Amino acid sequence: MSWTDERVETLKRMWGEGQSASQIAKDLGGVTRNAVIGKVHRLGLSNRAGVVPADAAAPPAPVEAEAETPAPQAPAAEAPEPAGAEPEEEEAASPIPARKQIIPAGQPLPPQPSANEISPEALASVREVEKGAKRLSLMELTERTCKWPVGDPATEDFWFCGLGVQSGKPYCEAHVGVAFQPMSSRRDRRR
DNA sequence: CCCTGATTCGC
DNA sequence: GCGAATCAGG
Repeated sequence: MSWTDERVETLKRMWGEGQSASQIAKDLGGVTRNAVIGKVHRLGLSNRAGVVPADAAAPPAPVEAEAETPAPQAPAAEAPEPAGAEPEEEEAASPIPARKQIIPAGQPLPPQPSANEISPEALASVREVEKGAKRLSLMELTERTCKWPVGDPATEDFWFCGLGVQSGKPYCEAHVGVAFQPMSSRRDRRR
Protein backbone atom coordinates (compact mmCIF):
# COMPACT_ATOMS: atom_id res chain seq x y z
CA MET A 1 0.00 0.00 0.00
CA SER A 2 1.17 3.51 -0.67
CA TRP A 3 0.27 6.90 0.63
CA THR A 4 -2.29 8.07 -1.83
CA ASP A 5 -3.82 11.47 -1.37
CA GLU A 6 -6.88 9.83 -0.04
CA ARG A 7 -5.07 7.77 2.52
CA VAL A 8 -3.02 10.72 3.62
CA GLU A 9 -6.19 12.66 4.03
CA THR A 10 -7.66 10.01 6.24
CA LEU A 11 -4.46 9.92 8.20
CA LYS A 12 -4.54 13.64 8.78
CA ARG A 13 -8.15 13.61 9.77
CA MET A 14 -7.87 10.74 12.20
CA TRP A 15 -4.65 12.01 13.70
CA GLY A 16 -6.33 15.31 14.15
CA GLU A 17 -9.17 13.61 15.90
CA GLY A 18 -6.74 12.19 18.34
CA GLN A 19 -6.89 8.64 17.09
CA SER A 20 -3.90 6.55 18.03
CA ALA A 21 -1.42 5.55 15.39
CA SER A 22 -2.37 1.92 15.72
CA GLN A 23 -6.03 2.71 15.27
CA ILE A 24 -5.33 4.70 12.19
CA ALA A 25 -3.16 1.94 10.83
CA LYS A 26 -5.86 -0.58 11.50
CA ASP A 27 -8.38 1.60 9.79
CA LEU A 28 -6.29 2.29 6.74
CA GLY A 29 -5.16 -1.24 6.48
CA GLY A 30 -2.02 -2.39 4.79
CA VAL A 31 0.17 -0.38 7.10
CA THR A 32 1.53 -0.70 10.58
CA ARG A 33 1.34 1.85 13.30
CA ASN A 34 4.99 2.51 12.69
CA ALA A 35 4.27 3.43 9.12
CA VAL A 36 1.59 5.78 10.32
CA ILE A 37 3.81 7.41 12.87
CA GLY A 38 6.57 7.72 10.36
CA LYS A 39 4.24 9.40 7.93
CA VAL A 40 2.88 11.67 10.57
CA HIS A 41 6.35 12.91 11.27
CA ARG A 42 7.24 13.35 7.66
CA LEU A 43 4.09 15.35 7.21
CA GLY A 44 5.25 17.44 10.08
CA LEU A 45 2.06 17.16 12.03
CA SER A 46 3.53 15.62 15.09
CA ASN A 47 2.35 17.62 18.00
CA ARG A 48 -1.37 17.23 17.87
CA ALA A 49 -1.65 19.99 20.41
CA GLY A 50 -1.87 22.07 17.34
CA VAL A 51 -0.49 25.35 18.48
CA VAL A 52 2.85 24.83 20.00
CA PRO A 53 3.24 26.59 23.26
CA ALA A 54 3.10 30.14 22.06
CA ASP A 55 6.30 31.06 23.74
CA ALA A 56 7.64 27.85 25.10
CA ALA A 57 11.24 27.80 24.45
CA ALA A 58 11.42 29.87 21.32
CA PRO A 59 14.51 31.14 22.92
CA PRO A 60 15.09 34.11 20.74
CA ALA A 61 17.74 32.71 18.57
CA PRO A 62 21.15 33.01 19.98
CA VAL A 63 21.94 34.85 16.82
CA GLU A 64 24.54 36.76 18.64
CA ALA A 65 27.10 35.47 16.22
CA GLU A 66 26.85 38.03 13.46
CA ALA A 67 29.50 40.41 14.53
CA GLU A 68 28.53 42.42 11.55
CA THR A 69 25.19 44.05 11.53
CA PRO A 70 25.90 47.67 12.21
CA ALA A 71 22.62 47.80 13.94
CA PRO A 72 21.57 51.43 13.69
CA GLN A 73 20.84 51.89 17.26
CA ALA A 74 19.29 49.30 19.42
CA PRO A 75 17.94 50.87 22.52
CA ALA A 76 18.22 47.43 23.90
CA ALA A 77 18.15 48.39 27.48
CA GLU A 78 14.85 49.81 28.48
CA ALA A 79 13.94 48.97 31.98
CA PRO A 80 16.43 50.58 34.28
CA GLU A 81 15.61 47.84 36.68
CA PRO A 82 14.74 49.96 39.63
CA ALA A 83 16.47 47.98 42.25
CA GLY A 84 14.50 45.10 40.96
CA ALA A 85 17.13 42.71 42.13
CA GLU A 86 15.15 39.85 40.70
CA PRO A 87 17.94 37.62 39.44
CA GLU A 88 16.39 35.44 36.80
CA GLU A 89 12.72 35.07 37.29
CA GLU A 90 11.70 33.60 33.99
CA GLU A 91 8.40 31.85 33.82
CA ALA A 92 6.37 34.86 32.98
CA ALA A 93 3.41 34.80 35.27
CA SER A 94 1.06 32.98 32.97
CA PRO A 95 -2.55 33.99 33.34
CA ILE A 96 -3.32 30.34 33.42
CA PRO A 97 -5.21 29.59 36.61
CA ALA A 98 -3.99 26.17 37.46
CA ARG A 99 -6.25 24.13 35.30
CA LYS A 100 -7.77 21.25 37.11
CA GLN A 101 -7.52 18.11 35.13
CA ILE A 102 -10.82 16.42 35.29
CA ILE A 103 -10.55 12.72 35.38
CA PRO A 104 -12.06 11.37 32.21
CA ALA A 105 -14.95 9.13 32.80
CA GLY A 106 -13.43 6.65 30.45
CA GLN A 107 -15.23 3.48 29.76
CA PRO A 108 -18.36 2.89 31.71
CA LEU A 109 -17.63 0.89 34.75
CA PRO A 110 -18.89 -2.61 34.83
CA PRO A 111 -22.39 -2.89 36.08
CA GLN A 112 -22.24 -4.05 39.63
CA PRO A 113 -24.87 -6.64 39.62
CA SER A 114 -27.10 -6.73 42.60
CA ALA A 115 -25.94 -9.49 44.78
CA ASN A 116 -29.46 -10.69 45.19
CA GLU A 117 -29.63 -11.59 41.55
CA ILE A 118 -26.56 -13.68 41.27
CA SER A 119 -26.59 -17.39 41.52
CA PRO A 120 -24.72 -18.92 44.44
CA GLU A 121 -22.53 -20.83 42.06
CA ALA A 122 -21.51 -17.67 40.24
CA LEU A 123 -20.78 -15.92 43.51
CA ALA A 124 -18.60 -18.74 44.64
CA SER A 125 -16.83 -18.65 41.36
CA VAL A 126 -16.18 -14.97 41.67
CA ARG A 127 -14.80 -15.35 45.14
CA GLU A 128 -12.53 -18.01 43.81
CA VAL A 129 -11.30 -15.84 40.99
CA GLU A 130 -10.73 -12.86 43.19
CA LYS A 131 -8.24 -14.85 45.16
CA GLY A 132 -6.09 -15.24 42.11
CA ALA A 133 -6.84 -11.90 40.52
CA LYS A 134 -4.04 -9.79 39.22
CA ARG A 135 -5.25 -6.83 41.24
CA LEU A 136 -4.54 -4.28 38.58
CA SER A 137 -4.86 -0.56 38.97
CA LEU A 138 -7.03 1.49 36.69
CA MET A 139 -4.02 2.45 34.62
CA GLU A 140 -3.02 -1.10 34.07
CA LEU A 141 -6.25 -2.17 32.51
CA THR A 142 -6.18 -3.02 28.86
CA GLU A 143 -8.53 -4.40 26.34
CA ARG A 144 -7.50 -7.84 27.37
CA THR A 145 -7.69 -7.61 31.11
CA CYS A 146 -10.76 -8.28 33.15
CA LYS A 147 -12.20 -4.97 34.26
CA TRP A 148 -14.19 -6.34 37.12
CA PRO A 149 -13.84 -3.97 40.04
CA VAL A 150 -13.29 -5.32 43.51
CA GLY A 151 -13.52 -3.43 46.71
CA ASP A 152 -14.51 0.12 47.51
CA PRO A 153 -13.24 2.76 45.11
CA ALA A 154 -13.15 5.18 48.00
CA THR A 155 -10.53 3.16 49.80
CA GLU A 156 -7.12 1.81 49.05
CA ASP A 157 -8.59 -1.62 48.99
CA PHE A 158 -9.77 -1.31 45.44
CA TRP A 159 -8.55 -3.05 42.34
CA PHE A 160 -9.56 -4.72 39.16
CA CYS A 161 -9.55 -8.42 38.49
CA GLY A 162 -7.10 -8.16 35.65
CA LEU A 163 -7.17 -11.76 34.52
CA GLY A 164 -7.25 -12.50 30.85
CA VAL A 165 -10.56 -11.65 29.30
CA GLN A 166 -12.66 -13.93 27.24
CA SER A 167 -12.06 -12.65 23.76
CA GLY A 168 -14.01 -9.51 23.15
CA LYS A 169 -15.65 -9.43 26.55
CA PRO A 170 -14.58 -6.93 29.15
CA TYR A 171 -14.27 -9.56 31.86
CA CYS A 172 -12.60 -12.83 32.51
CA GLU A 173 -14.65 -15.95 32.15
CA ALA A 174 -15.80 -16.05 35.73
CA HIS A 175 -16.87 -12.44 35.79
CA VAL A 176 -18.51 -12.67 32.43
CA GLY A 177 -20.61 -15.32 34.06
CA VAL A 178 -22.03 -12.99 36.65
CA ALA A 179 -22.10 -9.95 34.43
CA PHE A 180 -23.93 -11.41 31.52
CA GLN A 181 -26.65 -13.64 32.72
CA PRO A 182 -28.89 -15.34 30.26
CA MET A 183 -32.37 -13.89 30.21
CA SER A 184 -33.75 -17.25 30.88
CA SER A 185 -31.84 -17.61 34.08
CA ARG A 186 -33.10 -14.28 35.37
CA ARG A 187 -36.55 -15.11 34.26
CA ASP A 188 -36.72 -18.28 36.29
CA ARG A 189 -35.18 -16.96 39.40
CA ARG A 190 -37.91 -15.46 41.52
CA ARG A 191 -37.24 -11.91 42.35
C1' DC B 1 2.09 -7.99 29.30
C1' DC B 2 -0.34 -4.59 26.83
C1' DC B 3 -0.09 -0.07 24.81
C1' DT B 4 1.55 4.90 23.27
C1' DG B 5 4.39 8.05 20.25
C1' DA B 6 9.47 9.21 18.86
C1' DT B 7 13.62 8.24 16.53
C1' DT B 8 16.85 6.00 13.81
C1' DC B 9 18.60 4.34 9.60
C1' DG B 10 18.94 0.94 5.69
C1' DC B 11 16.40 0.64 1.73
C1' DG C 1 9.87 8.85 1.03
C1' DC C 2 9.18 4.63 3.49
C1' DG C 3 8.66 1.80 7.64
C1' DA C 4 10.84 -1.99 10.77
C1' DA C 5 13.45 -1.88 14.65
C1' DT C 6 14.23 0.21 18.55
C1' DC C 7 13.70 3.45 22.28
C1' DA C 8 11.28 5.63 26.16
C1' DG C 9 7.38 5.97 28.74
C1' DG C 10 2.58 4.40 30.91
